[in-house]
Amino acid sequence: MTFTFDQIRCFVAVAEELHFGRAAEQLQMTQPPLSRQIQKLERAVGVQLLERDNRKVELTSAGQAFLVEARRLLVLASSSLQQAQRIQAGAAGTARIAFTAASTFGVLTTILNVISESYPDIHLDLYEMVTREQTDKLLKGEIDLGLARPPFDKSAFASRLIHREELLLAVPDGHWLTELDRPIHPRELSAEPLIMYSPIKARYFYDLVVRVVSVTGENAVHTVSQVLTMLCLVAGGRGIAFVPATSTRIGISGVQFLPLDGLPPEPVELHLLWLRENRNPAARSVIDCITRSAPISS
Amino acid sequence: MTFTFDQIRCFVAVAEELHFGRAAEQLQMTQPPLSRQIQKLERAVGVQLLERDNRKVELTSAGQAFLVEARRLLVLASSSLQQAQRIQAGAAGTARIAFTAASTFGVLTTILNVISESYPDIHLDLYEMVTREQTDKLLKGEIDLGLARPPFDKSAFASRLIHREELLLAVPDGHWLTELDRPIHPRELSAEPLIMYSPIKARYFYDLVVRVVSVTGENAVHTVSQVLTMLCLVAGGRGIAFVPATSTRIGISGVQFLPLDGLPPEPVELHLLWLRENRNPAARSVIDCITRSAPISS
DNA sequence: CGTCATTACGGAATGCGTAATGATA
DNA sequence: TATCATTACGCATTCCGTAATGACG
Repeated sequence: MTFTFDQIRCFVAVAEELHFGRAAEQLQMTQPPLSRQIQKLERAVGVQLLERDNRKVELTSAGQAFLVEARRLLVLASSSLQQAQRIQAGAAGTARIAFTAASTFGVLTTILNVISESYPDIHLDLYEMVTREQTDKLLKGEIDLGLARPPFDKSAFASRLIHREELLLAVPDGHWLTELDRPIHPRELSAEPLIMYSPIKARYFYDLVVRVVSVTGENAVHTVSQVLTMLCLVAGGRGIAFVPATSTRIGISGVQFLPLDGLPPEPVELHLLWLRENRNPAARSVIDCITRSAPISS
Repeated sequence: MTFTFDQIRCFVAVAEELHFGRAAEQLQMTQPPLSRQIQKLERAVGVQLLERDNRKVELTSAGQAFLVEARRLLVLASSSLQQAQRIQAGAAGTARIAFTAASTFGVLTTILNVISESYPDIHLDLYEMVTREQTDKLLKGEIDLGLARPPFDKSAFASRLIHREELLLAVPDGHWLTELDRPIHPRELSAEPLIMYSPIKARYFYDLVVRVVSVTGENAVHTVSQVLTMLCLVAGGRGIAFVPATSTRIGISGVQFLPLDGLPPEPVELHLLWLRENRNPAARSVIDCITRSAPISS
């Protein structure tokens, strides 16, 4: 046997007033149906909850305990309802966001700050994965948002450019280029040992670099995919490298960053990526929020 | 707007099966009413919980969160019901029991052990008060049970004799009575300094003692109400005293206990006391349980 | 006789099941 | 055409409110 929320509301009212008349008034109903609801509740629970005669109403022991649970049921019911509404409205919930690598840390933390300020009840699940992996998981619905670099299938995904920055040249301390005290043109680097990006795992940077400097088997001394690795190799004197401006934040000692000449301004782009048909309201809120505050200065 | 338990059960079933047909089967109903219940629930919550077309059913973000709460509501409802039943059956709940003083500790702990073994889900609230206070609070319904000594109003209370014990004579170490090596008759004590019970606060023991020995202003050197105080005074050589046998457990050094002669056997009675009209099932269980195991050897 | 919980009864609303509909692959 | 959620409709049940009843001080 089972009881209803109406019965519980009736019981709580009677238990609080200890008077059917006043309880009925509070519930905006008449005594008879209230009386019946209590009877039904008692039959459903199989327990006498209220000891009553024509003069007084009081709770039985079981009634006292049940009152506590009844109140709990009511607040849980109402909070469940509100939570669902907040989630649908995009004011609460969870969005799963992926980011490429350490190089996006600056933007990512900014995003986290902006979101937690505008939507304190939205929780962001973070996943680190490369662009290709992001697009896969987006299509499978395993994540809601991606922070990735071009190229990606513009027809399948909606996107927003949220950050762009300069490409810099990372050289070891004391390198002769540091003494020029002016922007370096890629032409001047043809003889320098270059630490290069993997065309597979870091295709974006790979493309960016080969567009401005001719890479051959001779000058490319290493091929890596992570900016952090790259900086370590530069610091170790293994060569020079093209890195995004935010890399200066990483703080590897023994490396200097030099401006470049003859490149398009701020060529390094970061996009927010999502599936157009994504129905996670929290994700929509995140998109709106980031769009409002874009471009994001890392 | 409000939803019902039926709607919640329907929602949980559909959310688990992600298929209206199978969910309906599991719920022992046909699809159409199930469909309607889900619609009503969504209207009540004001939120789309299930994304469905004619080919697939899946949870929305709000639906996922609501599912968790829905399950919680169901278990809370069923546990509330069970708890109420257990309380009415006397298998769980709280009974408020009063006891007189340190002299009843032995019986009290035995009772606590017996109860917690037979009824692990019954909680006993303990209150220390003298017999008179117990009868007052029993009448006011502020406690359920009393552990007290006669006299009390036998017409107002139901009672059960649960323990009786000898009265002993407490004397300081080295007292000449200890050398007799036989039961002492109260007649032999007429010249001894006697530590006496308060006729107000410890009326039971007072009556018991004056029934066997003549107490005058001369031999009664102190008047106290607690057995513990009495033992301390005896140990300090202030006099001798009549004490219940369980006092030997208290372990005050410097005191010896001697058997008495010419008294009725085990004259010290302890009764369990309750209001006949008490309706606390836990208290009834305690009464039954104690009755079954009485008399209680402390 | 007044108070207050309960039963009696008529009308409205709700919910089920069967049958029909509609949309999709 | 097959599948599966939804709407249409008839019938039983539930529930409210008004009126009557019954118990107690």
